[in-house]
Amino acid sequence: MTVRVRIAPSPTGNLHIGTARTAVFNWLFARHHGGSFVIRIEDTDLERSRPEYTQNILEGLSWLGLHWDEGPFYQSQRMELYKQMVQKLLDRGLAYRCYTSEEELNDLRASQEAKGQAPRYDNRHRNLTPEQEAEFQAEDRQPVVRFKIDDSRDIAWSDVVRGTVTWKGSDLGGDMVIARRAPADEIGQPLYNFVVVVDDADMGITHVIRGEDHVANTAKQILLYEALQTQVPLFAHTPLILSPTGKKLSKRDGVTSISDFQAMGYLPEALVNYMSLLGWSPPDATQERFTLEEAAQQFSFERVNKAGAKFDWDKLNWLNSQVIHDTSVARLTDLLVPYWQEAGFNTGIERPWLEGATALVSQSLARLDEAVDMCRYLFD
RNA sequence: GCCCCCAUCGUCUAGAGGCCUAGGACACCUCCCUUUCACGGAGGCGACGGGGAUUCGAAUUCCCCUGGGGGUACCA
Repeated sequence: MTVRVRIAPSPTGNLHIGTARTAVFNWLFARHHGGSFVIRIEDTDLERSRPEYTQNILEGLSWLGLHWDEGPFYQSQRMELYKQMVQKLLDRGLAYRCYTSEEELNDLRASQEAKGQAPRYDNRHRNLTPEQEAEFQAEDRQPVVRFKIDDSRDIAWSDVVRGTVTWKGSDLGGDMVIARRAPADEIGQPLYNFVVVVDDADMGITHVIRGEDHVANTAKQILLYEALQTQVPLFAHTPLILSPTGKKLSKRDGVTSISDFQAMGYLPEALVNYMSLLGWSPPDATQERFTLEEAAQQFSFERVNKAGAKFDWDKLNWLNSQVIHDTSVARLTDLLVPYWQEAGFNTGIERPWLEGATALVSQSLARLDEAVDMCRYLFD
């Protein structure tokens, strides 16, 4: 089997370090097995997706050296395929239109919570008669499309990092919405959990490598693969990168996007090295500095942890300083000039002088941006 | 609340029954090098969450507790 993996970022923000780490693992795994790494932009949520974010994500991945073999594919351009597949499930009776209003859903949820029950859709419209449907339509109600989930089903898969994971169908929250509200004779915008399955199947993805925050989705998606009668891929759920306080890292934790790290003077080699070390270690665990290529040679999920890893600035800074100290004066000067320029220094001087300035501070630098203060007196 | 997962130094981790008086790295401390800062070098501090069970022997296996994380959308 030829390995085919993908990174599927959603352009609702800049390239996040968590997404980048997932990309690193996917890239490492693909390279190790001589497989393909494809990129797919998950922009089905038209309101939240922005082209500038797609740009930022693509640039960030390239800057890190995580080059892809295929794509980027855009889900927004594949809507027809998704709608056809929704129709197919509708035709086969595996999905149906649900006319329950948002108010009714909220009431349901509220009463369940009041009773201390887990919030879930009660499948009330699963078996509507044509007459009932006509009645709802006459009331001008617009339906969503729901995929039937068998409460009595037990779902299990052999996760490449976590081993056997099991899930009860009854813990999935009832029949799931796969297409948004739309007129009854149309099919609304297909949703994430559905399109991701259609795409991974259609693109022949063999290993779905993603963050642990997706495990519950996996159970739902396996049901969808079965309904779509396609091969279920292997799943590898990686541990999450946690904030220093131990929570899932989010934008609220300050610097989390790759472009921010870049602006702060971190080098891609250091960032990528650090991200690999969060949850994975090479066979010789005393080896902590390596390139992407070196890591790819040794990468395997057998050495990926199950527990989340807290982000540690000290270690990143150390790795970054090591990379900087090992960088040639010529390249380092190229990297430093933009910082000096931005600070308003006159960099139009002879190259040897600039390299001299670089050589003077290179061994003291942990981040590129520190060269501004360090060299200020030189340029005066 | 309910469901799932996880659990070794402050942090990232090695460890897959005896090789562990638990190894490495970052951080921290001390010393050396150095006209300063840094780099580099030599040391030091520092962990198997608790309780049972299995075993001649458990950080490593099993159970319970505790703790932590994730999920619970017509977001992805």
